[in-house]
Amino acid sequence: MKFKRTHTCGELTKAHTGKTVVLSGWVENYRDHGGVEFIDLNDRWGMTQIVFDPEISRKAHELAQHLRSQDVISIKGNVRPRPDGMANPNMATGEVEVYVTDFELLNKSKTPPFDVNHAENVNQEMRLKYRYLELRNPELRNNLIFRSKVTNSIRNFLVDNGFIEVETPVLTKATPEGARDYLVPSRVNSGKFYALPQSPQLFKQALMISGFDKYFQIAKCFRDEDLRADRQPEFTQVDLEMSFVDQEDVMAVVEKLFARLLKEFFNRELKLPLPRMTYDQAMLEYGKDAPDLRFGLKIVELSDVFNDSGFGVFANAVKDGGCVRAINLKNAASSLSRKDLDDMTPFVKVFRAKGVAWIKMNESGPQSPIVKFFKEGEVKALFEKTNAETGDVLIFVADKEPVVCQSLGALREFFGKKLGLIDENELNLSWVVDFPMFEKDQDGNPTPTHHPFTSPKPEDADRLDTDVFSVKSNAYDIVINGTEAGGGSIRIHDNAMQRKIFSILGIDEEQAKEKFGFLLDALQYGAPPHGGLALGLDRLIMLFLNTESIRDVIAFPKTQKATCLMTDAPGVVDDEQLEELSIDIRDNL
RNA sequence: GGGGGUGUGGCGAAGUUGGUUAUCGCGCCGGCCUGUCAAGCCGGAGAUCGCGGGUUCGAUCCCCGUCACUCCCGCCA
Repeated sequence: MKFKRTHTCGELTKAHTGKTVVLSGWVENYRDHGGVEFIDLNDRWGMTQIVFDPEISRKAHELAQHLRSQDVISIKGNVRPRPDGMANPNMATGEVEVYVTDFELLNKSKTPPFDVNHAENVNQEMRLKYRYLELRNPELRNNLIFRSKVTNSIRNFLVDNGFIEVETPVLTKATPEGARDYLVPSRVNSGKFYALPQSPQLFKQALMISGFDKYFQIAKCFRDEDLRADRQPEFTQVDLEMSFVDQEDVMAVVEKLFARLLKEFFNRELKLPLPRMTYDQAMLEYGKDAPDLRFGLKIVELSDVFNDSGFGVFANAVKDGGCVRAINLKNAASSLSRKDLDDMTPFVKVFRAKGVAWIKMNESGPQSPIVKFFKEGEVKALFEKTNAETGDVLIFVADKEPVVCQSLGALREFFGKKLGLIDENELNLSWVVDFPMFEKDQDGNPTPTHHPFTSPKPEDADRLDTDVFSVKSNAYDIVINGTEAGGGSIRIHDNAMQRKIFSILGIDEEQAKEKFGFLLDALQYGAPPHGGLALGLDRLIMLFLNTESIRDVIAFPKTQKATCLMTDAPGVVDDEQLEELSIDIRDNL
């Protein structure tokens, strides 16, 4: 290197006028006017326009003709204010430019496979294969810088509040509950496998029993499940746990953390305490356990109106143990066409709903394919309960309760967007509390809503023997803009209760001992009352930055099939390696 | 495991109700150009239309299969 960098590409202003500087970076774009050539020089700090003028340096100007996108160069030159009217208000450094006296080509680049600065429409295959190039894109780069700042702020907050950061193992043991594990074969224990952690849950409970009192970790977690736009196979949790606390204490700390983040990064005051809603209310009024409270369109329960309806579809749904619920799309009659309404049916088909009924409240009276079946009293009660007025559109789903919740929940969010009811700049935080301890799995057996270490509400505990599905837990989720940003619970710290929960889950003594033996043991050696919470850091950054994909906040994300196109992972391994691990591959194609 | 979308020069797109030179923009190469900022003008190169099979006189287009990317359902304690 001929020159040592003196400044970055993001910092020069008029105040630097007259200074001789050295900048290093990548050629982002060149504009060659024959007599004079402009180049946008890019580094992680920003972009600066540099000027090659033959009157300044004939040689540099001549050599610069060959510079192309993504060449790495180092330039020496003088900072000058741009001529009148030539400033670029869109650039942080737009008031100045650097007249190059000398430069060095540090590394010529091949023609890049795509335009680094405008890659947002390029196929993911390209972007992920050449991720190191795409990361030169300022927007993507700034996402990662923002993520770094948020992570740092979280860490500082927790340390300032007496939390201790402890690392827990990545090579750990497979658990029968929960997501599929990523397995790692053990060479020295042939035939045995480690699992990568789905979360540090049991380790942090162990740390509480050890007396660490307040623990946190920015932890990588791994779940071998199918991916979504907001789900990667490896992701990061801000994991924390506290001893001698109840639900209020944990929630208070997390609220304070968010107040700080919103102040620091958005200059917004978060009003505390955050609003709370029970799980039951969330499901009833919003159709999901993570309600988007940025807009209304609440779901209205109408089963009692229609339990003896003249409209057979509604009456039968209620008779079969399901329900009829509706949303009043206020003042939407004029903006929703017949096609919009008909399109709702395929929209809810994915949730196995049979269809969506609707009533358009026109000036001339209700327009609907179904209203003619209703008895007189039903219409009146319906309009009253939904507060239906001229100009509104009522939409109905009648089915089993989970189907109704999912369908109306999704329709609610769809129309919230379509009708422009959502302020995209809002960050709406709230808690959902009082989750049920158990949900029914496919066979109707209890499965934990949160996880099997969550404690029941003390006042409900006696129903564990008689009516498990009515028992509520000390679990809480923090919800931002309709997305679960994190969740936690007060854990079981009593051996007998933990064994009881295992038994309800169909885990017998022997299995419990094999899978969770150390926990059951540890609970007998002075386990303090404890609880905590984990935040999904990737999702949190997504919400803060309002990005559409989790890939936009991760440096090297995986594809939907969990492959890394840059490294080509996962890959085949040598027979020798497999031999060492005592592994034979079946159906090796 | 299931459903939807996409795949055409390096990148982004158009197109062909099946017809023989596959179009446009960017980029690339060459030339011109002293104030651009995704510069402009002129010229040029570059494509077995994802892959395999079928139907047909003829397939980029129709059919079947397959692969990749993507969105969703299931799944994600």
